[in-house]
Amino acid sequence: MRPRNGAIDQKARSFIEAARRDQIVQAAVEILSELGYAKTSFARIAEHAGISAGLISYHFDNKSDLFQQVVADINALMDGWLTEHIGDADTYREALRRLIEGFVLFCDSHRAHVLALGQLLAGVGGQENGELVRSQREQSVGQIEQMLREGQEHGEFRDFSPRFMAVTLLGSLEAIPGELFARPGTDVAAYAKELSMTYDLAVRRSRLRRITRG
Amino acid sequence: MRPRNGAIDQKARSFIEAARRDQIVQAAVEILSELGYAKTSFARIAEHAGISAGLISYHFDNKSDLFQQVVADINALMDGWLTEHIGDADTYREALRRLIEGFVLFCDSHRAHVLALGQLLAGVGGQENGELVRSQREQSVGQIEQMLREGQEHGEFRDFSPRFMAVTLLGSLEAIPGELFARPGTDVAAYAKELSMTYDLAVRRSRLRRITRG
DNA sequence: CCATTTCTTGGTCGCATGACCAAGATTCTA
DNA sequence: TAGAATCTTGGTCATGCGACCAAGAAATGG
Repeated sequence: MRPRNGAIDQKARSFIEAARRDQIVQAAVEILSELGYAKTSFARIAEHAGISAGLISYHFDNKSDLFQQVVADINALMDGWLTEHIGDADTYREALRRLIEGFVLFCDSHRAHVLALGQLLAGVGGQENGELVRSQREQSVGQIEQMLREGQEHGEFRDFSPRFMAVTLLGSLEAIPGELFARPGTDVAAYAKELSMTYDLAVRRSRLRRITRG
Repeated sequence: MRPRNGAIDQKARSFIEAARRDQIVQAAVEILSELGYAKTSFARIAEHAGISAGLISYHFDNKSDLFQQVVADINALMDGWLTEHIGDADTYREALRRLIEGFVLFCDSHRAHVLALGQLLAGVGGQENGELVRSQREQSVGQIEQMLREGQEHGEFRDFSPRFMAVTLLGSLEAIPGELFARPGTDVAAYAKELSMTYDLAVRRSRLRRITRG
């Protein structure tokens, strides 16, 4: 008998099932980050986890189902990390600073996860299940966009398209895993400071030339 | 007999050979941009080009050889476009502005090419031939880094790590193809203006608080 | 105009993959 | 502990892949 793996997990999973799923997802993360999307297969994931390949098919409907779970797990992990890091910032400038620095630190301490996520986001281009993955990305853009818009409404940020700035910032953030992989010795704290400083300069309302007519 | 496809093309290619190679590369670009890296195969490229699949194997040593040619062609195209666009800028600020706006316009008028390039850069993670592809990226980072460093030496830019800023800017640039794909109706000219303005604010030497001690 | 080189096709080969299945091992429950 | 539900294995299957090859078509040039 097959367990109910569908999108709607109406029933609680057994202890063993939950543990196995976590183990498989974790192995998938490591294989994805080490070998890339193209070379990631059930056989390799199973070998790395020390289990049979068929077991993955038992716990997940198909490859797409597994990858969606991987994305969901990593996103949840990152969301928790960032929420905790942003905390109760007094200003939007401060919240943005903490968001950026928190993300850099997350990349540093979860290198395999962010590399795997990047592989999945890039590797599913055009596929039908890519829709769900892409919607996760849209959600990230939307959250940043919302923060920027509120910051503008509170007069902390200058006038720019929040959507544009969110996409631009997210691009800078997504470049970080690759850079840390290419140059493992990078001074992460300094990188975080530089990045938050850079975007602070880019979005803050200038104190000079408050030129408004009328 | 097989043509000499190796990395060193010591001999000139025949007219037919050059035309075929261009046709195959162009078809590969379109398939990559439409279906993504994972679903791109010789069979699909050949079908899209209206030729036999074996013909690709005749003109290219293997898949890796073909993809390297695709990357080289797109890079050459982009290099030419950007060089022309930057032209003879008087200042580094102006050169950076033209680089950014030129890139946005390039993405707009070569959507398939930039999407294909993104698929190749992301899709070869961990592979051995990925080395050559990644070195192309390192070259892009290096060129931007060099421009930023010179701008600093001329006193036009504030103090930051050129390497860091190059990676950050390149990330923002690489986010553009995906955004144009996700929102085809984007006002490209406005996007270009916003992006160049944003990075101008981020890198220029502040006229306020010229705080230097001594 | 014929001989040689270049170009192209269609087919075959071995390989890796994801999905599936039957049967056995393990765990749970009453 | 006995029966039932769950978990796991190892195997088979069809599919799609890149590479390769033999043979013929087309272009080339002396």
